[in-house]
Amino acid sequence: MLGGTNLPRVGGYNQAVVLDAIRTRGPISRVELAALSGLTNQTVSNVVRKLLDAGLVTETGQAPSSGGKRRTLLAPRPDGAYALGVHLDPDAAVIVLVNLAGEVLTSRRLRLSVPSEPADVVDRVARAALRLAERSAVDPGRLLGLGIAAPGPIDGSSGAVVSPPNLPGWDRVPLLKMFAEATDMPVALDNDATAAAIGERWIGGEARAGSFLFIYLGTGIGAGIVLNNTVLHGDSGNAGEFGHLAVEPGDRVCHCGGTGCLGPYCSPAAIIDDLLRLHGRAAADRIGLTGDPASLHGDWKVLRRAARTGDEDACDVVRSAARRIGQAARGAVSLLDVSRVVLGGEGLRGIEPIVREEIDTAVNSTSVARAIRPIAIEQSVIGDTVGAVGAASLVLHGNYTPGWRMLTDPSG
Amino acid sequence: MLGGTNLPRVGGYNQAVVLDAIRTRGPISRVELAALSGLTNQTVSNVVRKLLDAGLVTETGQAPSSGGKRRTLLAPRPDGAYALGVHLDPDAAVIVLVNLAGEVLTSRRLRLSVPSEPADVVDRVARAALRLAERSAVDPGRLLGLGIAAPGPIDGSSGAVVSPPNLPGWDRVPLLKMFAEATDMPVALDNDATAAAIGERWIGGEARAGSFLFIYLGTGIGAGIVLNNTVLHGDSGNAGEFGHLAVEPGDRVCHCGGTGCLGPYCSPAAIIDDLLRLHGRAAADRIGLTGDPASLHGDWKVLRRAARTGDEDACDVVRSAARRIGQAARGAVSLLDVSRVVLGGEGLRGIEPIVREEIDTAVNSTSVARAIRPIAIEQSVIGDTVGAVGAASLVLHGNYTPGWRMLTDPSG
DNA sequence: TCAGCTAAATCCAATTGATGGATGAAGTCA
DNA sequence: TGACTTCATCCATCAATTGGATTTAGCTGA
Repeated sequence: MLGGTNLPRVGGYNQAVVLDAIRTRGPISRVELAALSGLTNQTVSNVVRKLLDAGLVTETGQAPSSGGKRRTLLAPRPDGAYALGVHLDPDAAVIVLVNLAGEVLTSRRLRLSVPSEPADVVDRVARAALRLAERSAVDPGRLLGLGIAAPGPIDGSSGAVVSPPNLPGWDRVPLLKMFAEATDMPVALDNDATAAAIGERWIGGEARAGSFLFIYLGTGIGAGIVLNNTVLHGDSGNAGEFGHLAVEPGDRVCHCGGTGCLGPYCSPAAIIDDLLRLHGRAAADRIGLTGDPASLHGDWKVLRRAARTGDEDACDVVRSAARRIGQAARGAVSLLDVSRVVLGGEGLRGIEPIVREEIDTAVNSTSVARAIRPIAIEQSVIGDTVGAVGAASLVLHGNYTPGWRMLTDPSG
Repeated sequence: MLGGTNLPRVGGYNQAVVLDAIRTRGPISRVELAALSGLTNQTVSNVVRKLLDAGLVTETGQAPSSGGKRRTLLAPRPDGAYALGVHLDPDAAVIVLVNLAGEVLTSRRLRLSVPSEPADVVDRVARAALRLAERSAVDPGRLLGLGIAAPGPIDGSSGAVVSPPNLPGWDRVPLLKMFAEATDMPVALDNDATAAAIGERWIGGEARAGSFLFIYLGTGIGAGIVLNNTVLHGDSGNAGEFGHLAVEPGDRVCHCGGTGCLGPYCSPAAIIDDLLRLHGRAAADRIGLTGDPASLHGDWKVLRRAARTGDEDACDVVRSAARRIGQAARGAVSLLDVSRVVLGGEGLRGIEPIVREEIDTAVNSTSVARAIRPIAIEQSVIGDTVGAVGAASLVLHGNYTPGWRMLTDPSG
């Protein structure tokens, strides 16, 4: 049920609106903020004073006069707030410390052994994160919390990961609670693709305002959906399951049991398999693939590099996977009517041009929306660390975004 | 850019929240409203008084005591507000007059000749609508406006229909403006599927609270998306394009140019064609199909009736179309993470069981969400007139729903 | 150089709507 | 009949926005 509102909440909301506008529209004056938000000059003045007092924005110089008193420009203060972000992946955890401007201050990569024990992983990661914050000497009072981006399905209500296909043995692990206890900080948890989308929205400024579909290529494929500046979480907290969109069916059975799913055609393992099947052992040897499932991560890296340097066979298998991704993207775009698709994730490194091109072709040559305006296909503005930065953004976003309540441990 | 808020708006918002709660939760007491909305008893009391004064709700009896004073129950007052709704279709326009409770007071069906002249159609429909309102003797001051549900793409910013595939010659017709001038009332315009979804949300009460996907079978196929009690319009006002989701590809080229689209496999014309192709002229004769494209509407009706009465060939072609719809629905459901799919539209009459069954199979046997909870597949609570009632709901919804601005003619 | 003008930002009184605590109203139960 | 509950409202207070007046700061032209 939709909740009612009261005055303090209105105040907080308007503060969030103004801060968001200052963050995304760069240095901006009070009058412009008033015009943008529809609030009175007076109100903007009041709100800005509070933000100044809170240390979240600063006055940075003045704009040239337009006939009268010059406007004083306001900009976000990077050291106004900080957040820690963790991206959990089967073989490594990436931890970052991010400031209000979205800049990564320090980062650390923790190799994880597969399979790994949840309690052990949480313990190691939490300690590493706390150490990172300590050494960076940020004001502890301005460290807002820890965000976690986890692969696979999440139970939104309990804050647990639900048997992610890539983390064997992690069934119903209450990550939210575990990290809250280990760090004694507010903790936010989300699906990696959704976290990445929030990160783009938070860091991307005007280029990521409004609505977009974020396609995330990590160990699997997923999507984050931002509609009208708000992330879609879905009834069970799992919106954006991209791997189960229907595409041209083949013989492969998805782990969900279906045969028409996108998922089994564009995972690293599947693409490597394609190469071996279609182009033979010789091609694999030339490229340098071991073909050993245990060294999947390395093989995938090698294959991507081969594709980037133009190896025909590598390009071929990547392209046919990308074509299917394009089909799915076309459907998603026309269903959601977004005019922007953003690509990201470390699994994309090296093959962006191919994937971008295929999605562009699929989306812009046939979609109905094309008649109205072309759909932009762009790369993440954050880059390789979207997952971790996105996780940190969960916290910042949760604290400073209008109309958004953080998915956090009630006890914390 | 996200707008700021002010006190009058808060007041309006809370009034809308409370009215919405009274509408959806049937007869309900003030205390329950307070608990539901998170507002104070005091505030609810104030808000309710305003709603009573405005004539939008009434006190209807009292609940049995639970140990103290009995709660007085509040219910929406059907005669509190009215709206006209028009569903434009290639061969007919359905006009309804709806009250605040969502009851259809009067309705009228206007046969349209194909092809038809936009100006002429608007003129006839507008006059019929006005006459309907006049004869029903509703208080003109409580008639809030006219809603239009039009097939095919809409240009949200200009309020025009953009070359709907089923209305030849209707390219960029500014329906919003034309109807506003013809009726001198506030006018709202939306895609038929989206309008139908809003209608379900408005009429359906608790059964349609939260999020759902509405699959609309009219002359074509479309979907309306409701997420967290809010309709998704999309960047260009065309969210829910369901016909361009990818499914098992065949040889048919969609009017968008693609080959993997759902659309060309589940239109009435396509299904009739299937029957002729797969089961021959003999089957068509047995069922009673003319096969003449000019009598498409009639043929489609006949075919549906045959399917309902169990004709094997008819069931076969309907089922294979339904199977594809199921594939698309599965993708949409996992992407949006909704836990309810609603079916409606007059093109569904007679074949609901088959379509329902196929979607159920596709969605609930393979979706990931299934692991968490089954997805409900239900029929429209409104029935055949969803289109028109939905159109009327556009107006009611626009006036009385929290956080929603009506897509209306700025001049009106 | 100074008065006149313009635009930005702030001060002040008024208004609106929610809140918490106290009070009245209506019933139940022993 | 009296004690207790629950519902609903009254009253003073508080928080936030608004509109108009005022101050601050820079531009312009005689």
